[in-house]
Amino acid sequence: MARIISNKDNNRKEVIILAAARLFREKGFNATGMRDVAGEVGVEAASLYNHIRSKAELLQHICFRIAEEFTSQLNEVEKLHELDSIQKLDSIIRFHVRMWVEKPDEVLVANNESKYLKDPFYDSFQNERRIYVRRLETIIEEGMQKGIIRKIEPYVVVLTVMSAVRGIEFWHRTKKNISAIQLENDMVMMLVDGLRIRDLKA
Amino acid sequence: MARIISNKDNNRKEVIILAAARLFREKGFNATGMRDVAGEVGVEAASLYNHIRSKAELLQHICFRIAEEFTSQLNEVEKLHELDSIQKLDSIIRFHVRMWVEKPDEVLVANNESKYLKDPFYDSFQNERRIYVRRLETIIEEGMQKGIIRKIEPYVVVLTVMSAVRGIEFWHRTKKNISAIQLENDMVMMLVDGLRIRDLKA
DNA sequence: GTCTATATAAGGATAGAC
DNA sequence: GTCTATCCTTATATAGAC
Repeated sequence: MARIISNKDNNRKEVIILAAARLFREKGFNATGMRDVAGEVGVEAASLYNHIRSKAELLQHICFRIAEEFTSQLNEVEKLHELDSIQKLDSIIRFHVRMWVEKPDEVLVANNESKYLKDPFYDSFQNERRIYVRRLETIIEEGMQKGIIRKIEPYVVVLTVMSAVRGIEFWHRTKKNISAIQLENDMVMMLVDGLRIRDLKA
Repeated sequence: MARIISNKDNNRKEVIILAAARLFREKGFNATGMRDVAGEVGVEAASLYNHIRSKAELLQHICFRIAEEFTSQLNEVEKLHELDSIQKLDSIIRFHVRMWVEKPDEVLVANNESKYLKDPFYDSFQNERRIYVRRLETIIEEGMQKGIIRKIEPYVVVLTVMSAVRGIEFWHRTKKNISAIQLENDMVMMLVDGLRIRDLKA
């Protein structure tokens, strides 16, 4: 008989995870104390342990949930056989940009703090990342074979794309007069157009 | 009368700073203990304090030395009036790539761990970065005015370029069969060619 | 300049009352 | 489920002998 988990339980845990994400992003995993997290939630540190097992578990939740979102989206894009490689890459870059724009805390923690994941989790996370990179490389390779992407090392393309969007971290901080849409379009333009094989005319 | 500082003194301090950079990169600033640094150098933790004042001072040295290298190089590039904006940007990207390739420990610490700089130093470092970004933006703006760079938000270009090269962190870890030269050329190709105004023929 | 020993502080996690 | 009190470990930094 499956236990019915109350909404209250889940909400409480969710609130804690998001508070942790915010603080881990701001101060880093190691510099964030459970007392900090508790303060953000509005309870004492000891009370957190009724909802989560440890500080390490908070980091695990943040990292693997984000990883799952990226993987799911890639699954969807790969199914769209009507798109060519450039269009797929376009779509993937836009998804990355949106994730960085909409969930900066969690995405940044998954990028910068995942190295503090404990024993089996760190390897597992790194492995998921490696597989994700491989799948993106495959899309680039297909584009090269079909003659719509210029000769370039696929691994370098993937690294460049995945890192370039990390710049959005700074866009968030400087409340510049640049909209999320413009940010997305300019980044895609820059990253995708450098890959196209040049038309011989027009 | 100026005190003559022996080579031995300087070497010792330099060894400590580089050991710290390696560990700060690998484990992060907060997760690295002075015992770790001492172990790397081959002494006891207490002995470090004959050469440096504090752990915080180690981080300051690493961050500001790297900042200085980037600023100096930009000074040089700005003096080269025979280069157009694209050529200047090309040269700057290549410098960034080389810094990431040749001094990954220090550059990565300056990027990822500088947030742990203490009171006046954090603001000072952030300010140097802001000025650096502004100067790069100016180069992009000039290129747009002269009609060799397409219409795009200069700030987005600078963010993208400065973040894209951070991918080299992963290139270092995966001992891939990609040379530093190819990495550099492919990154420049991708990042610069997305900015050019398209030729009407060939 | 390097060592051993230690002061002092902070952080993760638990015990047990309510 | 939340609180107060506290255990235990770890970490930066200092004191003082050699």
